[in-house]
Amino acid sequence: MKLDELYALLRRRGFLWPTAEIYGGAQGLYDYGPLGTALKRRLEEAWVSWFVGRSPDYYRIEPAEIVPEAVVRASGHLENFTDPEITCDACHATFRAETVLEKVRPNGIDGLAPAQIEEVVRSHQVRCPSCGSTALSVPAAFNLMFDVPFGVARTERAYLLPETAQASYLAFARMWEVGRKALPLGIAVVGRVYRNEIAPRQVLFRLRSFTQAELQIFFDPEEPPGHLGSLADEKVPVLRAERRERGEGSVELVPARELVAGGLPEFYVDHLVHLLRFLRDVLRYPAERIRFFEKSDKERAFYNRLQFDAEVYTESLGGFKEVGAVHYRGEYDLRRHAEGSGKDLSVSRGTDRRLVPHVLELTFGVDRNLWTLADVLLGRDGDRTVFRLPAYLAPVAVGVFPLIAKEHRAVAEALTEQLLAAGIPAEYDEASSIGKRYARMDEAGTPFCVTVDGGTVGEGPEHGTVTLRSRDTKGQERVPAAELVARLAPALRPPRPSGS
RNA sequence: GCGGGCAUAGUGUAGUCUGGUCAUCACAUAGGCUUGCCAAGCCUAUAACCCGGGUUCAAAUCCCGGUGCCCGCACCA
Repeated sequence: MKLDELYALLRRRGFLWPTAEIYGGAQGLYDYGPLGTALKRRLEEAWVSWFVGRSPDYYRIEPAEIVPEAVVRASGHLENFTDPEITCDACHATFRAETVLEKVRPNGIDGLAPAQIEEVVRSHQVRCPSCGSTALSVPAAFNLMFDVPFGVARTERAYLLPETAQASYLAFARMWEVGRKALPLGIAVVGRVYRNEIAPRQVLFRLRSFTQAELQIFFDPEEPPGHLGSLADEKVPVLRAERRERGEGSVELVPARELVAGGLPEFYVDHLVHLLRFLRDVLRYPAERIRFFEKSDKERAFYNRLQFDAEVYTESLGGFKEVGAVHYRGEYDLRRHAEGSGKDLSVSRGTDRRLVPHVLELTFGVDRNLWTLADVLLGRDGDRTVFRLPAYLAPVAVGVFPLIAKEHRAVAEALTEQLLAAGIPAEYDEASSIGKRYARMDEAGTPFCVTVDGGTVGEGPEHGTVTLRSRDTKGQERVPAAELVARLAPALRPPRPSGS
């Protein structure tokens, strides 16, 4: 579907709508309605189950959404707010761009975009003032944080959290104790973050307040987490940076073992495959719509040693869009916060080693994936509109209908109560024709519909049975009502990782 | 942030150029009759000119400002 059509459908059905809609809306802010809220919760649960559930040493925390200025100063978010920086990829030193470029641009660099500053650096063969290397890069200028006057007198400066990852870095020291000093240590956050985006657009794809699900895995590079094992033959759809630079833009399906043989660390490939399986097998994006886009040295943030963005092809947004990523961030973040806080964030390993743990970051945009799921799984099938969500993601698991309202209402309502009591999200509907009720449920993504009819309430052989209708096949079968819970429950649990 | 386009019931729309009936039609939603397993039919009802100012006897229509959405550029730390 086109963007406008998909958005109208999601609005009409109460998945989401603009914040402060009656006042004309607010750029980059959307509210989730009943169906959207439920879908988002299930998406988050599925992510937690798949990623945090992978190891007993992975923990989920819930941080505050406001951080003191010192935090964003140490993380590098604040400095970039005002002055573009130049960083040296060789010695990791950081300088103000204006200072480094003083000689070649005596008039300053005001108004230049980071990419243009980088062009100046390259064309003048500028060298690192510290080590003399020409491997300089210019991180994009950051000006997107919401600042918050803090304290009763409003004299302290604080910021709305711009990325959940920072909260995990802040929690590392405490979690090192809580997790009883084990590496790898995983710290996951599913939470709201805030960025004052210059041009919010495309509904859920660039928001000013959105939800990230991120898992930071702190590990000892000598004992990295993850072994391919049985997943070594899994074919990964990759778009390698090197091939792109040669002008070959097509996706290759490369077995995981070959990516390792080609030089990528095994633990990194392991997590790429794990993410691939989540997108393909848990969220059910068609395999051909998924690709991993490798960012080159120049494209990725300087602190990332490796970066593959997970992208999914969307029709409404006209191409592959980033929905998640795997970043190997090295020790950059803990080192910065150790410097900023004055706390030693290195840990001891064995009897005579200390190290600052490295970080593997798995990121997942919850809102973006909600949109992408709708884009990919919500569509027309003949004259009906069907949202083919996996059952465990569906906002409503079962629609319960009386075939004839006044005759079957009581039994159908009682059945709805039984399902709800068993923890199955059920919704009763007696309005309009049976076909229209099925259609409404198809649109909402409800995988199952149960209809109470004359057979159910009669004394014949069908007594106590109902029809169970499948959203995807439209097929029906008669099932004893008493068996519904046992029948449906397994399909409603999100998959957990296995076999890796 | 710059440039372009757009804004009419819940949804999609007609009307705007050329100001002048009660703002068109379909679907939707609610109630009733009928039917009784895939958006059926009939009757009734609900419901809109994005916001603010201006011009005019009269503004959905013309002008100004704002807000929002889409597209391109830039940005995406």
